[in-house]
Amino acid sequence: MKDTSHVATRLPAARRRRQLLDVALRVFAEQGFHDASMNDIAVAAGVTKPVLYQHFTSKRELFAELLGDVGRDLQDTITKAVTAAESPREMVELGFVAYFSYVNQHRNAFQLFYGGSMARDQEFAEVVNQTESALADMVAELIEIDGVPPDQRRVLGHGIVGMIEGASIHWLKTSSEADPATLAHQLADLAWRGLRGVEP
Amino acid sequence: MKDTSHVATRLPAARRRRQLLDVALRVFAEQGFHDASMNDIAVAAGVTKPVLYQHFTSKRELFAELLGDVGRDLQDTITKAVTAAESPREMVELGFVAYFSYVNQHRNAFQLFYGGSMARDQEFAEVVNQTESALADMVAELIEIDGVPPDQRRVLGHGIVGMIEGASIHWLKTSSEADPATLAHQLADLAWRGLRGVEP
DNA sequence: CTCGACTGTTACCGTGAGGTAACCCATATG
DNA sequence: CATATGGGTTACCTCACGGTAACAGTCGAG
Repeated sequence: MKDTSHVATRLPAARRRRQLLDVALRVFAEQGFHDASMNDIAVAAGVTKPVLYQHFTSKRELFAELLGDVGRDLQDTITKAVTAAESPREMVELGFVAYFSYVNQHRNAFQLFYGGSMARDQEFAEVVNQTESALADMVAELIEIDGVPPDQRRVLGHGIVGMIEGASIHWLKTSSEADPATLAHQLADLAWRGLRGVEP
Repeated sequence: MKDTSHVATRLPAARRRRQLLDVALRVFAEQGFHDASMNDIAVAAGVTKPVLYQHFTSKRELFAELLGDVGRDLQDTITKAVTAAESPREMVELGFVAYFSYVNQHRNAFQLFYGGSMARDQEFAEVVNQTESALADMVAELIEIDGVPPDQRRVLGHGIVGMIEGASIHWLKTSSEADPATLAHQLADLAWRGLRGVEP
């Protein structure tokens, strides 16, 4: 009688570690960093607390690892999608589609990243910030109008990133029927038209 | 020797309550809901914990009151600014300017609202949500293209709201030299151009 | 069969937070 | 001067959480 997914049959360290990461991601995404206790995570994994501490030295370290993984994963996904494009307009389109697909397929990851309560936490904030800034910079470079100073470009870039985030959050909250591809296309169009008209 | 601002001279209940609200807003904004303790707030007000509990029945209630106040204040500010406009284009412009002015002048309030860790908290989330949705709906009505279903309008509206938030957050984080009015104007322009081109 | 290594559990500690009971003292009023 | 009102404090309770020490069961290698 083996249940490899939930029941506490003994697991080799590597598998256990991966399972704990998966479960922790889910629990953190559902309850947030503060409200999720290490016990919650352990129990959700069908295990007791010390097992968790055999694999991760502290709650913060566990959370930081998840946050870092998600950040890298998201950034990679977008970057890869964008570099496959052959025109600025296509970069926007593919980037947006990639973002929405990611959100759609990795909801827990997304919720951990943005629903998280790490705005006031220096260590966590930096991870999120780094990823967001990377995305914002990609957008900033798409502004083809001369004479726009870097600072402004960056603010606008963060604005566009915020736009995607805001739309994504709302779209997840209301299980809207609109499919991600259509939504991505529409928002990409909105962003593109907007960015082309920027004035110094 | 009277110091009406900080030192614990005795205050009548009404004034004390206002002072506590002000101090609590600042402390919550700086440290976040979870990391700020009731003791922190009391000490910051030059007072002890029980005084806080004479005016507010719980930490959550105190935070909820602040959150509600800020939400109403922000929403009122934007609404008033927008209703003074005489064209859709002007509504966008004035709305954006009002938003950035508000953020600029009430940074603590803004940080409480968006930096806060209330994404996973049902009670708090609803307050924020209500305000955000109201703003998003205002934007949604500006889309003058026929044939765009309400659901999509709302998602786009939330996208625009997210854009302002994202730009605001970044702008606060880096004490950018760009003044709020210019920024507002540019983002309003971006949004307007984008929204005019939306396709069903 | 034995032994060692590895996975897991029970039971506990310390600490800090939300929240409260009981008491104190300044002041205005008769 | 006595006293009631009400703003303020000290000292405490409870409880949940992060984290750990010590112990236990399983399983493969020699």
